[in-house]
Amino acid sequence: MPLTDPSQLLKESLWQLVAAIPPGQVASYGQLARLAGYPGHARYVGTTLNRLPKGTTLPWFRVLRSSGELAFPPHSAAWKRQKTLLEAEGVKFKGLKVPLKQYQWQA
DNA sequence: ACGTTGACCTTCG
DNA sequence: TCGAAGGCCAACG
Repeated sequence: MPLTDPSQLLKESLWQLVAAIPPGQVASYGQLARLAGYPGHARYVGTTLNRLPKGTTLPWFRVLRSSGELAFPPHSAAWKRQKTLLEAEGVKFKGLKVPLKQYQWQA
């Protein structure tokens, strides 16, 4: 099989970063893009996470928007799933948002 | 091949 | 404080 093609490499470094987010803390898409060395590519972080394998163990739910809101439409199934997982780790919500001051991950 | 889509961000009024 | 506008780019049809 072919050795690592570049886009595969980027995905993997992204996975490493997401896996490094400590429980009870959150990071934003743009933040991860920056840390991966690709500033301005926040959108690609989202599409990459969207294509994660179904049974993944990756803590994708610790990733949200820079505003503190979840990236899904409020009250959708996926939205509720993510909110539940976060609250299980002690992350509290302020209405629809998470107070980033309190929970944002500092690399 | 080419236009559209999408789990987004930042800047500017 | 809030919305519009521009930027980003791999994956899909």
